[in-house]
Amino acid sequence: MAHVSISDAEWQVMNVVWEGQPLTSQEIVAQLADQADWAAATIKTMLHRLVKKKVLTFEQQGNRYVYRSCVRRADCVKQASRSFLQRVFESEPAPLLAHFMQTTKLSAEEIADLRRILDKKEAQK
Amino acid sequence: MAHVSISDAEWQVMNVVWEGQPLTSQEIVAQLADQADWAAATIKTMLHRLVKKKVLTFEQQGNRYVYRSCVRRADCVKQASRSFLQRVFESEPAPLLAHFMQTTKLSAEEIADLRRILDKKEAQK
DNA sequence: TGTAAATAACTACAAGTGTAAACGTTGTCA
DNA sequence: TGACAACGTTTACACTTGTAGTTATTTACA
Repeated sequence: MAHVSISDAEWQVMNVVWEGQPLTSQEIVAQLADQADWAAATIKTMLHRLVKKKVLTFEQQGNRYVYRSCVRRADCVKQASRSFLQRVFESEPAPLLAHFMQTTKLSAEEIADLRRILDKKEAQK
Repeated sequence: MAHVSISDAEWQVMNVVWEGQPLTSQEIVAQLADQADWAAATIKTMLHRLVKKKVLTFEQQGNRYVYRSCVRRADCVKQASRSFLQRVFESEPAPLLAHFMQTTKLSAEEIADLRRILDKKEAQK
């Protein structure tokens, strides 16, 4: 689980896998067809690399592979988030939060939810 | 301003520059001494690459260079943030915000500030 | 004014990335 | 059972990145 590093393009693949696993490579290729303009071979290469990195495993079924992630998305999100916070916001969460609040669209419910999280956070002090 | 891509290590250098510019390379090296364990030559290489990428400019003063950024930090932050949001949170800001709220420490004032931002955001609807 | 010290430029090199073609193997339909 | 299609494997290649040594140039002190 240590220092797995998932590249930009690989994240795109992993997002598909985490959402629909287990998936065959054809299914993955199909899912990605809208999002990215990759040759099937390109996606196969990435699957291969992800297996080598121990981020994915596969089971063979006939001549096709069925892929499954072997790291939890939440763990990868946590790791990537920490590194982003460090790199771009020099480990200061408040400006990061302010930035995203100000530059993105949020529905009324989402705002309410976020407020609730802040409430809870404050209560915990 | 388009698609400048600043790497991980380069961000560390740029953070120093943005904070103290204009700076000579020795000053940059000195600043980074605490943060990273890089040989001076390594930092010079990065400065060089950043100049080539048009992220930095320099002025020659005698035999030393004085560096200045030629892209605004805010622009780079915006770009990196958008790309992170896309990659890791599939362009959904609310989960991103929830994640960082829940996994980081925030002071009472910071929480208050964030609430204020949410208030304003809601009022704008 | 020559030589040492400082500084920037050039060169290096392995690992990772994006991108994909070529190849070999296996399954399937005629 | 033979040929084609489907699928995974291997090979490829240029670019980026992290990391730093080597070289050339400039300055400054003796």
